[in-house]
Amino acid sequence: MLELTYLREHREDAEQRLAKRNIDAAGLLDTARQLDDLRRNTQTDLDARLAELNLLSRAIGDLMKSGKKDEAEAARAKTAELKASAANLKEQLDAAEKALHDHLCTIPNAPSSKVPSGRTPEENVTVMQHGAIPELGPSAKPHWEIGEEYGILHMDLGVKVTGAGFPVYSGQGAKLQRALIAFFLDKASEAGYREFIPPHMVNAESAFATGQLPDKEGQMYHATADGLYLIPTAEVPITNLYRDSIVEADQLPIKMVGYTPCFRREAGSYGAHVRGLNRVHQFDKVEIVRIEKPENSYAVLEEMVEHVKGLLNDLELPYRQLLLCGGDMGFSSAMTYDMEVYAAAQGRWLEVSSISNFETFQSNRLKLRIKGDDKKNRLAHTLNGSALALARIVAALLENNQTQEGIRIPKALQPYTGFTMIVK
RNA sequence: GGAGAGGUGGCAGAGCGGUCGAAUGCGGCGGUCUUGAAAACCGCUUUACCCGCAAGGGUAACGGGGGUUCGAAUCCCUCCCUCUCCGCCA
Repeated sequence: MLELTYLREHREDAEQRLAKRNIDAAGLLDTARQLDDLRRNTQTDLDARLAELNLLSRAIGDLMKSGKKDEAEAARAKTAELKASAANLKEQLDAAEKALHDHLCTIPNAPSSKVPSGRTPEENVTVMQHGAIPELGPSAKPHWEIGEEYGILHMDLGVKVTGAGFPVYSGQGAKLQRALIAFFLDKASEAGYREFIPPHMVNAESAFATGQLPDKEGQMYHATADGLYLIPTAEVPITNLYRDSIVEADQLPIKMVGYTPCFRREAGSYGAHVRGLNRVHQFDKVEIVRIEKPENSYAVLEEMVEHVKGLLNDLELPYRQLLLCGGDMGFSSAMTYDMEVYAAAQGRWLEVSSISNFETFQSNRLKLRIKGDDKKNRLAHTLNGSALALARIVAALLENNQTQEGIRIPKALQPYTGFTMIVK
């Protein structure tokens, strides 16, 4: 949620930035301004009324004590009207606050000045590309065929046990999965991230604070009996560890990492382009999360990208870095880089990481502030990124590394898998 | 799931209808003292919002929500959470 003070004091900037999302920025901001004015005026009135009431109450107390019963009664009679009017104003204030809040919830984050405008994924900017595209030859198979052939990935068993999009890994496939998770976690630890194992379900407050609610309600699995949501990413529980908190400036930066399975309904996406592991309802992901001072956050975003590049280099996968255009960015993000790996058999780029700076969009909902040396509180910047998302990494590894002898495991991963080759 | 106890400031812990945003202790910050440090002493030490250029003023918050009352941290209802005992259980 964008900050009201920002919208009021930097209206022009907000409008320009929001315009990159191809929305009616001016209209949204005008409405916000009007609703906020109403809220302020109502609160001013209400506060004045309550101040009067408080004064009267105190006077009544004093009169009672000094035994002036009649005067106390007279004063008491005067409160009725004030109370009614205050109650009325309170109702109006609540309504105004709700209207303002609901409206602010509909406004996406304002893209950073560095974000290119554009409507579609085609307008994303390729920042860099690295690694040779493998030449596989005509016998190359897509990962879902490889998985079946080697007996390590079973989409059909997932269908039986749960439903489409819930993969089952077995044997060396399962071990590869576990190796990747351990590898990613170790790399994050080396880079100074504190490891967390968070809950895999969250309450509505948490889902709201990181921006999944109300915007992406239908994307999450919802356990209605308990009002809980299966997490679509570890970002949600991990970032929410710092909900409603004020951190001392010298505690920063806060660097957290966590592995969790991720659950996404992906309603409405079916077809050939989502075959195999390309898009699934449950996948594993190691996520890095940062809480930072505003002046550092963009440097940190680049640092996080470098971390992810290091992982991809270690995995020997060809990859590219995209800077998302305004139209393709997530609702909560101010700037997002996507990292994609090339899956050579499919001949497609697969997104394996999304690294975003949310500026104060999340912290405003989280009520996550930094107490500075001047004792003033200000909202922190939050960032997160996949480091990395497993299913698609596995897809690319299987496809790119297929040989006559088996599936080659990258050197860096071998200490974790305990084998150098996946064989039949 | 059943029974009981309880949820107060960074922590501990008073308050149980009025001037209580809240005693006291600890912690933290500043000062006096000291060659320096400690101790001692003094002062300060929550958050959000509203009005105001500012100085300053106002409102709200004692788990959440609602109620009683001129007035609630204090009384009532309700929800949530924690603890103890019982049950169940990886």
